Amino acid sequence: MTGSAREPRRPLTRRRVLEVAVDLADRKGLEALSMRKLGEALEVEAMSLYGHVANKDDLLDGMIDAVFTEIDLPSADDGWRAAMRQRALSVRAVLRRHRWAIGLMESRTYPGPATLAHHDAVIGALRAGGFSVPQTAHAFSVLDSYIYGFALQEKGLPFQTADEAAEVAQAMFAQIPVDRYPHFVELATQHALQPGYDYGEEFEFGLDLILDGLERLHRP
Amino acid sequence: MTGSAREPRRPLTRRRVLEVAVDLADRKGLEALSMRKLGEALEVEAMSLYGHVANKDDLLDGMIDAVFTEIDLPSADDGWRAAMRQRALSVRAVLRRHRWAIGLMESRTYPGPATLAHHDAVIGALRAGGFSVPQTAHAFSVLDSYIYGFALQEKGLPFQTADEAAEVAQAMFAQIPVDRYPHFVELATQHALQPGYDYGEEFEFGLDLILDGLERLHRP
DNA sequence: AGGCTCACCCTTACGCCGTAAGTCTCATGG
DNA sequence: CCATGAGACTTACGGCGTAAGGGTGAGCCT
Repeated sequence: MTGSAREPRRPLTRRRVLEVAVDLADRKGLEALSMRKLGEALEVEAMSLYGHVANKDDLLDGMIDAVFTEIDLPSADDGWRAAMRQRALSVRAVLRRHRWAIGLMESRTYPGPATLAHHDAVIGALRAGGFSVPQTAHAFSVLDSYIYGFALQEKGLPFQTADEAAEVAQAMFAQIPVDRYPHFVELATQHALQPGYDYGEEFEFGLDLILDGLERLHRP
Repeated sequence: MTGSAREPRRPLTRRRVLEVAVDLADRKGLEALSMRKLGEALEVEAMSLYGHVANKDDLLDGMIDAVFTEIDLPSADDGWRAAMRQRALSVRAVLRRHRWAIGLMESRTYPGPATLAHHDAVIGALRAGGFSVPQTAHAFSVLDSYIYGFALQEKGLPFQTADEAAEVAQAMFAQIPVDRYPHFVELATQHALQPGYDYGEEFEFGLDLILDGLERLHRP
């Protein structure tokens, strides 16, 4: 009964556990990621996972660091501005692929190696671009706040496509006293709900506004 | 045994449930807020709460809206820039009081009345300041992304005071290969860990940078 | 006064969760 | 050939959100 011709079952490793966990979160959402479900996905009992992660928090920390691995490291070769722009777009692309990640960064506080390497490369590109240490701190703070904040906003939207947006808006307008929020309604109907509008495109506007500001700070 | 001279026990209302829930989350953290614990704090069984909130998600939605109630609504009387600056500071102050809230905005998608009123006032102040509808959308997006992103960053810090920061830094440097992250270490030791440094002060730098950018967009 | 209704609150129970503690299995090396 | 040890499995505990149903007392109608 035991040693029959089962498929040999690849051995569990921390790496494989993290990979499957990320995939599961991508497909089913973070709230569907329990130790038992993850075990099931790996064809293993939940408790076996504890040989490779200390506990669920450790699992989540590992997942975040795995996500950071996917972000392109900025290089200062084409100047700080190009480097910052490219890495901002890369962060955003990655956070779009892994929508659950932004919600986790809130609570996971101790950075893993990929996270540290990322931060180091960003700071390095700014320093190489001629930013002083305090200026670098400023720049790093605005940029990261903006990038993560935008991802947070985008995640909060109850829709992804324009069609969904229209549906949701209709449902909302049906429920709320429309004339109490005239400006909100104006913005929604005259702009956000127009065909072709995509909130995602706001990202680059804000990004360039901030980069312009940093440019002025840097070379006034 | 039943009808003895108990203190009369104020009746449960949705309002009171939300108040106590917010207070509990403030004091013990969001993960300590369960229906049972909340019931205990209200001297009531958990199931009794369901007369006043539909389920836990509804409770969380209500808590978020309660938080928005505390934010000062911007008025356009002193110009859009002053209005945006003051409301940004107010949002930040409120999110500092209720650190759990920022982590919730990620997933709560349907805005309550206070949230809508807030958004409406912000949009109204920008429109009154002369921003076109698309410009208003841009401005709203950058500002909110930045404000919430900054709060997220701040929440992610594993320390609050400078002393704690030094402790945490020491613990971290002891664990990681310091020479692999030279720029990160430089920024930390030469700047962030200096006495008197407070990450919170970075907020206004970024805020003013963005407001400057919006001013240029608006009156080029 | 007696009985009805209805609003609240309570009790019980179910299936899920993270994980502590202990057990089984089997490839390996002496 | 057996001892060892790693790695997976089993069992169990307390806590979670909440479905279903039971009590109880205030207010109203006859």
